[in-house]
Amino acid sequence: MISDAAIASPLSCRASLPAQAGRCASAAREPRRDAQREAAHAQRVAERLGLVLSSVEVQRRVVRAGDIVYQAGQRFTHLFVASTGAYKIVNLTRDGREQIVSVKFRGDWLGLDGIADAAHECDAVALDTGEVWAVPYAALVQACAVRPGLMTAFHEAMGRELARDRSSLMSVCTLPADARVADFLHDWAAALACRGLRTDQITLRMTRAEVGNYLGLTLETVSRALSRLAREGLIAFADGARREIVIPDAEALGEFVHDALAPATALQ
Amino acid sequence: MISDAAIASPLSCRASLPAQAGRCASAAREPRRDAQREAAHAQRVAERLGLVLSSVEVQRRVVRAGDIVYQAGQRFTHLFVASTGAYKIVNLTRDGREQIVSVKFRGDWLGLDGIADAAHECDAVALDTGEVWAVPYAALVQACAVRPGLMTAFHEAMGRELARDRSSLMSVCTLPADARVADFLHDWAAALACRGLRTDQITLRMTRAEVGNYLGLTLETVSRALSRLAREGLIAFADGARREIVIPDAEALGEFVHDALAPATALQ
DNA sequence: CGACCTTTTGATAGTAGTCAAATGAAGTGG
DNA sequence: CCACTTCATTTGACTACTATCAAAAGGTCG
Repeated sequence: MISDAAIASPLSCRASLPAQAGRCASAAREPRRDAQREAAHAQRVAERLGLVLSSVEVQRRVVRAGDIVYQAGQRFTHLFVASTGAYKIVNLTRDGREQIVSVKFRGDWLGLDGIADAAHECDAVALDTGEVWAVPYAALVQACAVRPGLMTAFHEAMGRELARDRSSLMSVCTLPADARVADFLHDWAAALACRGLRTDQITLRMTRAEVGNYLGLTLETVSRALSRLAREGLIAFADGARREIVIPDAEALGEFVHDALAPATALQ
Repeated sequence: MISDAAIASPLSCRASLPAQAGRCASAAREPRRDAQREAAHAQRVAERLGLVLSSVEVQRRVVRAGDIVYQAGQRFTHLFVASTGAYKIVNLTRDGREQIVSVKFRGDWLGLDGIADAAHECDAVALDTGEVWAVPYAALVQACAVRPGLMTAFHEAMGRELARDRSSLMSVCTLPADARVADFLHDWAAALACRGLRTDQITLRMTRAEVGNYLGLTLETVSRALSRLAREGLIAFADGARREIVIPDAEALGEFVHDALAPATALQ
C-alpha cells in the first residue's frame, strides 16, 4: 500500500522526529498517563532484574566513578547488568581517539556488543557510584535454554538497545545543536523516570566535552546550548559547577525539541 | 589502569575513528589478507544462513524494489533474514517524517527491533529484487532452546547489528560531509565484499535524498560530495543517471576517510 | 592562596543548509 | 518518432550554524 510511495517520497534531511526518542519519552505529551506508565515500566525493569537474579548466579560488584566495568579488547566472558549507577560506553580506536556511543542506567545490559566476536569492542566506564552484576555468558545461555522466559527477556533487552541506539542516531542526524542538547537532557530524565527515579533534577556526571563527544558537538557548543536553554527557562542550574540541572517542565523541554523540526513538517 | 585517564581525558568532537566502520572494513589497510578474510567471512555468513534453514521452517519470499518486508506498527510475529538483495530500514514518526536508520544485505536479520515491544518500530523496504526468509519468532525461540548453537549465532547477529549501528553513529558524529559520503560508499563496498559479492562497482539503489537522509546531510550536499570525490578520482560514474558508482581503489577511499580525522590526531 | 581543570563567552572562519535555476534521464501520449 | 511532463541530479549564490581560536571567570583541591 505505501509500497511505492515510501521509496519514492522525497526525504529531506531535517525531516525526522526525535521527540519519541526513548519509548519512555513518547509519553511526554500525555501527562496523566505518565506516572502510571513510568511506574509500570519501573516495575517491569525490576521484574526483569529479578528474573536474571533467580536464573543465573551473578557476581555483584560495586563500582565508583571512573571504574572500568570492562575494557575493549578483553575476551568476552561475562555480560553485565547495571543495578544502580550510570555508565558510559566508549568506543576507542587504534589511534587513541574515543567516542561515547551510549549511556546506560539501571536495568540496562552492558557488553552485548562483545557477543559477536567474543571480545569487547568498547570500554564501559562507571560515571558514578553504582553496582553491576557480572553474568557469565555461558551460564546465561544454559539458563535461557531451560527458561524461554529468560531468553525472550534477554532478546527484548537487546532489541531495546537497538531501538535506543537508533533514536540517538536520529537525534544526531536531524537536530540542531540546542535541540540536540535538550533532547539529551530529556532522554536522560526519561530514562530515570522509567526506572522510578527522581527526574526533576539530574546530575550530569559527564563533562561538557563528554556530552559534546556523545552528541557530535564541541564542548563550547554544548556550553552555549545549555546557557541558551537556561536563559529560556527550560532548564536551570542548581549548583555552582553547573552540573546539577533542574528540569522544571519536562514536557516543555520535549516540546522544544519537537518544535525544532516543525518547520520541515509544514513543507510536507 | 586507564581508569581515571579515561574519564578525565579531554574529548574533542572530531576525535574519533570511522575507518573501522564495519568489521569487514577494518581489513582495508592489509590488502593481502583482504581476500582471505572476506572469503572466510562470506563462508561464515553462508554457514549461519544454513544453520537457520536447518533449524527452523522459514517461508521464502521474493521481493522487488519498493516492496515492504514489514511495516512499523505491525504486530511482531516473524523475524526476517535477507537472503539476497538490499534493504533499507526506515524509522517513521507520527508526523510523517522518516529517517533511514540502517541498510541491510545478505545474511542480515531484519526486524530485531520489534522483539522489545512485540511490534515493529520501523519499515523495512527492499531497495532491489531479492529474497527474504520469514522466520516465526516463536519457532526460533523453541529451536534456540534445543540448539544452543543457534541461540549463540542469533545473539551474535544481534551483537553485530549493535556494533554496526554504533560505527555508523560514529561516522555521522565525527566526519565532515565528503568523508561521510566516502565512508558510506566504502562501507557499502565492504559489506558486499564480506558477502563474496563484487565490490568494484556498486549500484546505489537509493536517491541522493535517501543517502542524505541516512547520513544526516541534504541531498545537495551529497551530490556535491560525490562530484568532488569523482573529481579527485576516488570514484567514477558508470552510467548516465550516476547511480552506478565505480570504486577503482577501495583502499584509497578508506584512506581518504581516515585522513579526514588525521589533523585531530596530530594534536593529541 | 595558588595550580589546575571545567566552564563560559567572544570574535572569526569554514562548512553545510537553503533557495533557486538549469540540465539530464525516463516515461507518456499525441 | 517526437514533444511534453516529471523526477532526479547538478550547480551556483547566499545564509546560518557550528567549529575554531582565544581569553577570562568560576570551582576544587593541594
